[in-house]
Amino acid sequence: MVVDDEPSIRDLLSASLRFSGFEVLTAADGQEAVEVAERASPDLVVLDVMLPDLDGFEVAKRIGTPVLFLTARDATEDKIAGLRVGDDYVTKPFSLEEVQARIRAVLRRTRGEGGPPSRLKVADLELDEDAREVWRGDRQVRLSPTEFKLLHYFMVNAGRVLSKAQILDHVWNYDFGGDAGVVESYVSYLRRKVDDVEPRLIHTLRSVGYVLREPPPG
Amino acid sequence: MVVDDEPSIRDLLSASLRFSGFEVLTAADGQEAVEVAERASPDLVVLDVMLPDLDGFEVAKRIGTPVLFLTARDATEDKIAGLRVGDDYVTKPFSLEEVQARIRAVLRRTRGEGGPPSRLKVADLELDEDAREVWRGDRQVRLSPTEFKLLHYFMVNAGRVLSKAQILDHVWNYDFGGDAGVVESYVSYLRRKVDDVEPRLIHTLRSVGYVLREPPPG
DNA sequence: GTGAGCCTTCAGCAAACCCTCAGGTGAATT
DNA sequence: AATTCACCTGAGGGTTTGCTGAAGGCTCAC
Repeated sequence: MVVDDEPSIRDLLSASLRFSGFEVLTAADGQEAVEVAERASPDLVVLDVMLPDLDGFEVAKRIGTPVLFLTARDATEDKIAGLRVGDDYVTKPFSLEEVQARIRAVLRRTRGEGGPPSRLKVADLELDEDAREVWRGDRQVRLSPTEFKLLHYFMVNAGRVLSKAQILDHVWNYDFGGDAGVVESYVSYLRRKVDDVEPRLIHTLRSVGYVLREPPPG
Repeated sequence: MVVDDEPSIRDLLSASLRFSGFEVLTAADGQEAVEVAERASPDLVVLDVMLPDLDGFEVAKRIGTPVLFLTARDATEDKIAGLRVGDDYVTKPFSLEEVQARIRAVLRRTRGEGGPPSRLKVADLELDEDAREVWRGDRQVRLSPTEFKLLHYFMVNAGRVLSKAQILDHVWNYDFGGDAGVVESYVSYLRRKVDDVEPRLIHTLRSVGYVLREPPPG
């Protein structure tokens, strides 16, 4: 369930999550959130801390499910001390990659350890979401946060062609005002760090986008 | 079983303990505590001394299981003289680390010596929970209480990435109002005391958190 | 009371990171 | 072949993040 009073945020999140295969309910304020949660008992709630009526933490207390909080970046740290074990938070403005990663992490912790392995693999390129480790062959590679998010997005969508606009929408914060040039820069960084050996995995499709995939033999 | 009349404390403790793999029952007052204990006979009771109806010690007398008392910091010492052999106590406000450590200690004493060894080890770094001793290689290291709790939390979660907020929630008292800067300070202290030789075990993941682990070959 | 150890805050510094820009390269088009 | 366009990448500046030394206040033992 997604709870936020700004319709744009609500739509952004629910559309993104539905596309990824989640079933999504929404609520615009604390009152509605509590009602919907009682009726439908969702597995997880994405919850804005600043709501028009109730405080986000108050809502969290009333509904029994795990919560991913959305907070302003300048919120004092001690506010976040209201987190219960198992909950997590993301600061606004966020990127969709960020939110989905946190959601999956919370669900994995909640549903016992029986979740899917948090390890993505394409050819000899491996990425461990929990440990935040990346390997190319038998050498470990250090990535900055943005590099990591970008590679993660590539690997989740391995084999699919991704436009620069698409990448911008998912990997960068939703309020990022710059142009797609930054994507080119980061693809360049990634190539140097993880794609400097054969077989090349990141391919450019001129005036279309990029795709991460193992090249066919031949 | 967790017994406290404040729902926030009850939730904090029960969620934290469930997350660590315990089965948890709760009660909000002495009456309920005695009833639940008779029905379910828990292995241990975490019991607030100040309850609305019965005195905590009275409850302890009626139920036959070991008890970890929660007391106010300014409780007079003679109150605590009411402890039976095998019981223990923690003062409010506590840290989750503190409570879990005491719980495990009580259970270990209760269930005979057949418990798991109270010695954590990562590479050549060793920590003895009972003796409160820490060794790096063959030299012993003296740690302050907070340093010890922090290192203990790191070692219990070795290999797992821990955010500063997470560390704050577990190692510091639940009412701590400060910001995450104090975590940086203590990590710095720990590094100087126990991580000043190769291989480095405490690693910074910029804008993500810290992780204690043996670095991979490569 | 006094001192030692401990906890926390803070500020200055250093490193890492993010983004922009511009020149260069190569592919597609005319 | 010349032109155009998309893309690549090195360089650089501004910002963020983290580390650490220093200092103040607190508690506790003596």
